[in-house]
Amino acid sequence: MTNEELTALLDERRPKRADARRNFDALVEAARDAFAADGVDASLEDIARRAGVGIGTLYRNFPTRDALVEAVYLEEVAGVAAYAEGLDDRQPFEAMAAWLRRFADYAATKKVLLTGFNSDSTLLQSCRGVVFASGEPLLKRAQAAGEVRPDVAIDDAVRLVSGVAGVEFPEPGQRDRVIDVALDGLRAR
Amino acid sequence: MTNEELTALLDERRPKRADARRNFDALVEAARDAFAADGVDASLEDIARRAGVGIGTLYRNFPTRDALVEAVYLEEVAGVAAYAEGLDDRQPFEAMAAWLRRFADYAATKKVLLTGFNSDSTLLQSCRGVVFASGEPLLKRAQAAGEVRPDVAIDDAVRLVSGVAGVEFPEPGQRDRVIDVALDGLRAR
DNA sequence: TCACTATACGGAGGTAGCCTCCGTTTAGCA
DNA sequence: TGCTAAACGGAGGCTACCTCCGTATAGTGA
Repeated sequence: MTNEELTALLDERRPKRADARRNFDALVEAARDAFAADGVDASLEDIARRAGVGIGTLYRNFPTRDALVEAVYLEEVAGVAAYAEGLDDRQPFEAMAAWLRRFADYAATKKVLLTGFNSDSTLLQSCRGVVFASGEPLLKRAQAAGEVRPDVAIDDAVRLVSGVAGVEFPEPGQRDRVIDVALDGLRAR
Repeated sequence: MTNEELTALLDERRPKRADARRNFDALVEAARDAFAADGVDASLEDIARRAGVGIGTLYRNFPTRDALVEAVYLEEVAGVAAYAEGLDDRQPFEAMAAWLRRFADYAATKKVLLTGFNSDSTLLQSCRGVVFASGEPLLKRAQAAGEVRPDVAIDDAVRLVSGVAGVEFPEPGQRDRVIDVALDGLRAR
């Protein structure tokens, strides 16, 4: 599934009627802010309040918390996938490492990206597919060049990095250092 | 601070009166089970019910959720620290890796160990100190043997592994593989 | 322009968890 | 055995989750 197909999937869910559509969009925006500020456990009633709609409207559009997470997640995924383009001029290992670092930066703030990795939701599985599909060519290229060990899959690499991204560090420099150590583990010997 | 001093610290907190002491112990035990089963967000009212005491008693002994987490955490830390002993007969890198793997296994089930890494609580900071102090000799030995890169600290190594431990994997074999990749990143070139 | 109806709105209300407060109970001591 | 400091525990106020349904309105067709 491509990036475009994914955003089309979100579009499908947007209601037809103008007022409903306005509320839908306001909810997604409020949710994005709230998730970024308070994590995925942010209060849904608060999100509804910030969006200026009743709690009933939130639940009609997004029957579960996950449904709302999905909608926000979609936008973030698009950013990560897009970044994979235009890294071809770098050295194979560096291109892959740059993409993974970018993913980690993203994930460290937008924790939504991390929670999405273990959901049963078919939409989130598709998102994961898009993320993997965008990073896989970079991994394969680095493996073909003999710079990355041949026994890791893109799934391994992403989870490795996302794990470190999920840890809180006293100072940001340490996170970068530890991520570099992790990336070094991917190198071929 | 040593392991013994740490458990002494918990002992200090146990009430003097026999009935109070029984309740205290029952609460810690119930909390350990609940945290293992439901994560650190387990319901406190449920823990009180399982321990057979009123919610008021729980809050008198443990004014905050963190206070209860601390008490459970203490026991787990003792296990991890103890495991560092008796690894001296292995090769330097393998000894360190074994300890870190053990830590990861532990952390993957007892998620309490992970949440404790970023707490302001002085008790938890001491716990962290004990964990680090128990693993540090293993790291230093491996570095002295030239098997581990000299620019990582024990804090880096533990956080690296704990990050991966915190990720959920579809099948456990993948976690082990990814942890091995991470450990490989620690190797000297 | 108006009237009709499918669609959407939003909050009341039931459940559950958090935490505090305080009237009641009891362990340990003299 | 009687006294009291210490401990008990649940009622109650708060907030969040989620459902249900009476009310409002966007869009359409005459």
